[in-house]
Amino acid sequence: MSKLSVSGGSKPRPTMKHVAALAGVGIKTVSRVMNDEAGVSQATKEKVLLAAKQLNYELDVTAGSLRRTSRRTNTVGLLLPSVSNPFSAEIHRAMEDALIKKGVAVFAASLDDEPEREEAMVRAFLGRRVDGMVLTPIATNQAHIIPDHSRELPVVFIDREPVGLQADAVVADNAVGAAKAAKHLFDGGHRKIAYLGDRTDIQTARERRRGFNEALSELGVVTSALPVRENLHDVESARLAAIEILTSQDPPTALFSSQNLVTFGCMRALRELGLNHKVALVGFDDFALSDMVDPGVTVIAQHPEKIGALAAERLMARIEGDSQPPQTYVVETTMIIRGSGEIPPPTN
Amino acid sequence: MSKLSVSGGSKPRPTMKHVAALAGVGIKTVSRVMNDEAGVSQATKEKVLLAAKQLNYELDVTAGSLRRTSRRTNTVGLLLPSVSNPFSAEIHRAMEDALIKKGVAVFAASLDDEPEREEAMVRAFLGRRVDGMVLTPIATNQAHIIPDHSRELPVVFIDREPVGLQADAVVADNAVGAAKAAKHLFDGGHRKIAYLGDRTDIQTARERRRGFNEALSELGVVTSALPVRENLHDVESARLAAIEILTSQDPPTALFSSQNLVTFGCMRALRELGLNHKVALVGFDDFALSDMVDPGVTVIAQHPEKIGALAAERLMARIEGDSQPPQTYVVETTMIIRGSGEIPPPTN
DNA sequence: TTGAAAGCGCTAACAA
DNA sequence: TTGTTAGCGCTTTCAA
Repeated sequence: MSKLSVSGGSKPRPTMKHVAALAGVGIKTVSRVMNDEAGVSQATKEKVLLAAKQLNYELDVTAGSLRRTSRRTNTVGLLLPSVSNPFSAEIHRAMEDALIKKGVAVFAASLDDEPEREEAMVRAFLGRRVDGMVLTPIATNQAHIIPDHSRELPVVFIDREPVGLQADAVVADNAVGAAKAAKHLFDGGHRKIAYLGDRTDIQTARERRRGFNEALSELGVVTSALPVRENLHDVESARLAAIEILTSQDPPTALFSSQNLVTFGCMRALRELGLNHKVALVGFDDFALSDMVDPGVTVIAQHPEKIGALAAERLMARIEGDSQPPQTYVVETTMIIRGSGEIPPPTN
Repeated sequence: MSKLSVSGGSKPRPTMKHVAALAGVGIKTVSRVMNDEAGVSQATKEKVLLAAKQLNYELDVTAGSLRRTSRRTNTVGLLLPSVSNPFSAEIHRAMEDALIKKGVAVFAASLDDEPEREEAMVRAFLGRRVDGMVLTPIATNQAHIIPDHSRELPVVFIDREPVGLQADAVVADNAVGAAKAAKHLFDGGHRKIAYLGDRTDIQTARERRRGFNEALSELGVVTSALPVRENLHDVESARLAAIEILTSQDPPTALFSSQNLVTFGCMRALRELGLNHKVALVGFDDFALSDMVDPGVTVIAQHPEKIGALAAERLMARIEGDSQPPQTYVVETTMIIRGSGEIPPPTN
């Protein structure tokens, strides 16, 4: 069995009472020692520590938080589009690295862009008494997902800014990054650049589109004449959209894709049509092996490790009492040149 | 502030007492309703539900588990090499999907192959009273990481089998998969096949090596004469090892890499040396864009989504009292042919 | 420096 | 069907 001990033979899990009895001290003394409180003599402390070790005692964090004034459980919740999305996974990892030092554990959950799931998971976290939450908002308005009585609960939003709620947020410079991409393609001689974007109800996607449009407008391009396909949310829909655009009359000489999966779809479409060395491509979001495909894909890289670390830092500050006005922190993007974005337009 | 309400204005978080008072019933009745226990009249139930909704009441799972006989917290722990590794992330995702239906939350943590961290995280989970754990073992012996008194705690191991502990495990057919790869290369005409492997203290890595060797021996290849490089744990070390092997006198005509990152290193080495269309490559583990590189990479695919789902199922069965003897469940691997594994040896 | 008693939010046991 | 009391493991308060 996975339960190792044979029936009946197992000792109950030790409590402070057991440790206190073995050490010959009061229970409160054990509590002081286990929580590193001052006011315990060295000798007593050692006795208690020894007893605890002998019994293999483990402090019950949740029971303690019940009576503790601060109610802290040293646990935080993390809500992501999907834990298996590489971008999200990097953020998760960065938060973990930042929080483990403080003895804080991270609960992560996937939302799959389902607003009901968002609310349900927030409730699940609240019911487990997390000290705070980091979340990627999905619902168009976040005011209702945090119950009134939990408004004291520190929350930091990532990737997208919250709506209907004042709170810290850590986001990438989406508009700026998209503008960089647009300008890069323009500077390379492209005038007809297609935009392939994610769902328009996602703020991030809208920002990227705005940055793209504004940059080209400023450069004198009539953006209303450019091919635009939005609401692409996976590889396949992006691939089909790209094929349609590329096989239309008067096709674009370059593509800009606003997101990882959309970039993958564009790459597949270009490859299928034999255009991967003829039509330029710049994607938002870096990805593994982006330099190993043919040609290497020029991207606007976000820095999930920075976003995660900053979110963790802000969340801990809030949990520890920081009460400055909420702020949005912007993490810069970087353009990485690899070849696909430097393909010139045809010269005829 | 992220704490929305202005100083002092916020109501305390409601408890069962508040709900009971508002509904005009006893606290135990509220408990019954919130836990869907039988024995409450429809009318009373509705009153309570209404009051709970008005107060935005959320059951405190952790406080409840304190007194509950089963002590369940509806929370499980998941220990992975790294939450940001795509293989791990898929497992995490699959477990989440399987458990969310049962109202069970998943805590995930990264271990980074540090045995001390493994033990620390197990303790962190125990201290938060998880109902069970799924873990990828790192330490060479797991007997000590689960304290005696917690032997009742259901544990399911994934990816690697435990040592010094009897427990359920869910693993890939590592030896069989590696054997498939070896035979595939042999059938393609290769006789000198290099093996590039992960750390030999990882059981999985040893199994793959064993399968590889046994398959070739059976086919009459003198495996002791083959180039072998082990203890490769990241892209860079694998790349250097591959370069060394490929530039040696009498280099191999094919490579087998035992893991994702090692495969990436091999791909880079082959590309750098201009050998990507000349030397065959089969990798263990599938990865994104494996078909978009040149040539597409033939792999032995594991199925993390199956491993995660099965681990979740076994863990829940144990938590719910299943006490059959512990068992190791093997999830089959699949060979996916994409080109790199089908390059023939030079014909001179 | 130490410990006894009360109580955190909840469920078990039992009584009404 | 409903409510009362005790107590889960811990921290707080306060007295010794």
